[in-house]
Amino acid sequence: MAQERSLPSVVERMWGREPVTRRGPRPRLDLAKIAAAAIEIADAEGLAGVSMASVASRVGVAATALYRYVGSKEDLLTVMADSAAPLPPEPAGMPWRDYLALWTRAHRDVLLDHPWLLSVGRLVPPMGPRRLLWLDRALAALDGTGLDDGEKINVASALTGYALTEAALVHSVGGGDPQMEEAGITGAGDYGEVLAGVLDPETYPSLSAALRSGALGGAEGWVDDEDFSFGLDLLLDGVEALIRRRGA
Amino acid sequence: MAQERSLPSVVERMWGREPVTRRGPRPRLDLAKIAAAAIEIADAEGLAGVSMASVASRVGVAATALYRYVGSKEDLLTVMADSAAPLPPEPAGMPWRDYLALWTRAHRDVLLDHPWLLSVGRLVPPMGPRRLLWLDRALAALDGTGLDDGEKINVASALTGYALTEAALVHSVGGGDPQMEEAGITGAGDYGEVLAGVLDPETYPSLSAALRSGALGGAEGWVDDEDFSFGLDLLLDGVEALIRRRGA
DNA sequence: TTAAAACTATGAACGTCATACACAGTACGC
DNA sequence: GCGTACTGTGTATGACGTTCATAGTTTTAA
Repeated sequence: MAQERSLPSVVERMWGREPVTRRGPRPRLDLAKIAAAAIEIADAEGLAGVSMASVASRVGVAATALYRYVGSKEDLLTVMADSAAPLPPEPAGMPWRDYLALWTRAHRDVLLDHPWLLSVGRLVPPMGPRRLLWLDRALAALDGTGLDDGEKINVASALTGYALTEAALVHSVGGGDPQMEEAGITGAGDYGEVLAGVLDPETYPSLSAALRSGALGGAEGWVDDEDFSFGLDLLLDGVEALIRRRGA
Repeated sequence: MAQERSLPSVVERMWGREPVTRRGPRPRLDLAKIAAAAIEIADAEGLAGVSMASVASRVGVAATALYRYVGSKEDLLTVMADSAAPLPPEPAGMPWRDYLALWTRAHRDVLLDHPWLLSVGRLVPPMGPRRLLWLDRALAALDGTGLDDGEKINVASALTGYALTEAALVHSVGGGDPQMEEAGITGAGDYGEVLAGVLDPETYPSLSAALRSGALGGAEGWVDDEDFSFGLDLLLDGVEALIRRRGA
């Protein structure tokens, strides 16, 4: 009864719960090798290039051999989503605000390094060792602030969401998105320009005004670093206000 | 040269730029009908149930007929992602903070009503008429606050990200996620319990502590409404501080 | 030492799917 | 009415995920 609930079986493997019996031929692979190969392909060709066959051939086995390690392609994506994350930045005694800023930026950068992560659903909730390590570090940074654990988790959650949206924005509008490139949109400026051509100012009054004012129009568009910091500070200001309220 | 950049061609159609020639048989379909059918299927069976064949049969044509309206299945998903959004809530003269809270909540609810949206990449940047209407309303709510257009957009962006993460969390951990259900995880409590069983407290000190304290453990887990409001207020507090700084 | 048992990788086969293409039918413009 | 342009159909194809029986390999037990 306590054992009724468990981790999804692939996830168990990610935590080192590999099968115990040591009989028969030694496995030539392990999850890590498979994930690494899949990630390399995804980085190079996008998620579309990741097929059971392509991954298998990269690690030098037949396609069907992978099913000894993952139950399905969905499983493979789950594993990829966790192992694509590098180690989180080191706290090194920073104040919580500095660290969380660094953390969120690094989080976004991971997503930009592996844009296909944006199309893989399995990002929240984190279940694998890597992403949970990230979560742990964010919580640790908030130790001693007077926030309770639930609040800390909520803060981390909000920051994660922010990193995700910003990354998606930068990626699609900043180049690399196939559908956007088909249309010749290679920057926030293009995006705003194109949009301005379609929008009816009557039904979209505020948005049209924003476009006219060039808020998405120049080199400093929706997507540059200043804007990222801006939104991030927004969030951190909120956190800071909360901490003050808690009277740390 | 001004025309070199355009909207992705399906998106053009979403904006009513249907072809002009009126010769040959009258089309029996239009994008809206196709999208509606696809969305019904996705709501009922998930994204996996959406195939060109299944959508086509639901609208009563052969599979290949759809290619008169969308260039590819990717295109179909793009259309779905926009037309699944209902009209945004009406401002009705609310203060900006009340409206944005309502807006963000409604945003999250859309994602919970159509969980498959979480797996469709094409959410940001918004390109279709529906999602841009949502954006417009958020910007409108911030009129008169002294924020400039770029700042307004950043605020909307952060709120969108928050809605997205929260929805993903509620959905996967709160039921409906196939991989989670396979493992018997049907609530935040289960999630925390299962996690606690795998985590090594040495490498995940803060997270383990949070789990022990039951921050994800009870009926009031990661995912309930109180937590949503909490994170939302965090963000809105940040916005409010900014507005004060701007001296509205 | 040998035989059974447990496990691994393989190759062929199947069903599903997205998509391309040639064709047949239909409405409008002259 | 005739050509033209467009719509929907049927067939075909190639890629892909996945299943299964099989052959090969290592360990355990006799």
